[in-house]
Amino acid sequence: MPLRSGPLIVPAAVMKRLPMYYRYLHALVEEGVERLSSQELSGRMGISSSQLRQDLNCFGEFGQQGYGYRIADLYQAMCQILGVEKRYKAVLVGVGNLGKALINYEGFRRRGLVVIGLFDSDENIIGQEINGLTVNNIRKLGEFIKQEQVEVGVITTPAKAAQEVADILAAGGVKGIWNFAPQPITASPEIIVENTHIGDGLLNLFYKLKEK
Amino acid sequence: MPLRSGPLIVPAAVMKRLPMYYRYLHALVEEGVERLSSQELSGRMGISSSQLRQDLNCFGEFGQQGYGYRIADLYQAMCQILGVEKRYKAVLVGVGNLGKALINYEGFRRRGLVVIGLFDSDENIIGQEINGLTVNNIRKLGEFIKQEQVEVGVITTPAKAAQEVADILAAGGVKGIWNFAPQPITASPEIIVENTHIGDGLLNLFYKLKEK
DNA sequence: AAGTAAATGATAAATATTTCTCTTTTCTTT
DNA sequence: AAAGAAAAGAGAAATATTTATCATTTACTT
Repeated sequence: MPLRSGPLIVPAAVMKRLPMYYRYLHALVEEGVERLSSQELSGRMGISSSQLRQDLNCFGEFGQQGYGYRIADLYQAMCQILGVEKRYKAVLVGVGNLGKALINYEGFRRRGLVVIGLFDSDENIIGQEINGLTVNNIRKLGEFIKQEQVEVGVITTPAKAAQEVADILAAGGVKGIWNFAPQPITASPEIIVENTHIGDGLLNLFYKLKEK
Repeated sequence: MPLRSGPLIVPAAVMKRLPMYYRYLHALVEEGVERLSSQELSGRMGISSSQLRQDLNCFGEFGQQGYGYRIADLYQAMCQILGVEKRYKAVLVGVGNLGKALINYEGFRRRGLVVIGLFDSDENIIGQEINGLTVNNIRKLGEFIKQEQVEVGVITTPAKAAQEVADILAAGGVKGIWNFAPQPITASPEIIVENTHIGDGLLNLFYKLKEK
């Protein structure tokens, strides 16, 4: 069950489906499902079996002809593909409700994000303890990142603070930023910025409701 | 500046970009920007000008040759396209941190979602007042939906409760469900289900970090 | 142990999406 | 008022993605 070696050509469309594969495979492993055919597996995900097989073929040969896919093995492979086995040290900035929700989200740690620092600018929030971590004053953020060699910054501040926080994170040397503020963030190109826009899902829902 | 009439053919790829257009246009209106060319506008969004023009052409002619797009008008049109002008009565089930974060999210109401009821099963949370609404016992959910003719249900419960809540929502007659639980939700096909998987963004970030 | 059915992986065909080029319109300047 | 520049819109070409078909391998049954 080898991961294909050499430089992989992974279409953007395939890349976008990888998190879904991860989710479903994780759930199936938890359920204790041992094997599934591409047809059964793809059926649960709402895609075609051709597409699933084609997608997996970008990375290697994970199935057995006449038998199907061993779920545990495929899950393992998917973890490797996504780089989930690595651990990333992270800080979270903006300990409001969304920040707290993310800190408590178990899938967070499972995916390899280890939050080692929480920061906020609100005096009422600084000093609070959440999940064993004390919320620090945002003024200490820059120093903390350098000292602890933090790799990822999560921004859950209000929109207007987001860019300022991003600048501190970038100056501190993080490799990636996961931004939840609606504001688009700019950073030098060697820093990977991933924007998550929670409100977008609602618009998709409305559009489909209107179509009906 | 007419919206094209008759049955529109809107490619899925275009549909997925509409929320982004909405976000950027809203921000530009707030900034007070009056007009932009397709090149300037698309540049900010990180897409090509051809694509922007092609996308808009699915819905009508919104620009002026030799001049560009009037931002306010284009924003208006986008609101119409997305059906954001309509108001939807909604309930939110699961008043944890994520639920609270969404309730306080201003973009929520701006997009047309009017939350009129909050529900939870936790005795410690029931009775709390948030944004002028009192959290009700989840046992009252079914009746409430029917009485108030609720159209949309937002699920922010833990995974294992999600399907049960979805069933109550469906039985009550909602038209759409916005689900944040990692669990995939099943409902009869006439109900639109939109799943938002917050953790997916993190995997995208990791994948890109690994690529570097 | 041999034959049959099941299911992958690969290739090819069909579709969908994006980009490019060109024409036409509109604004702006002289 | 006329000429030139700017920029949308439309159609065509190029690219990417998805689906269908088929050959081959593997497992299971008799």
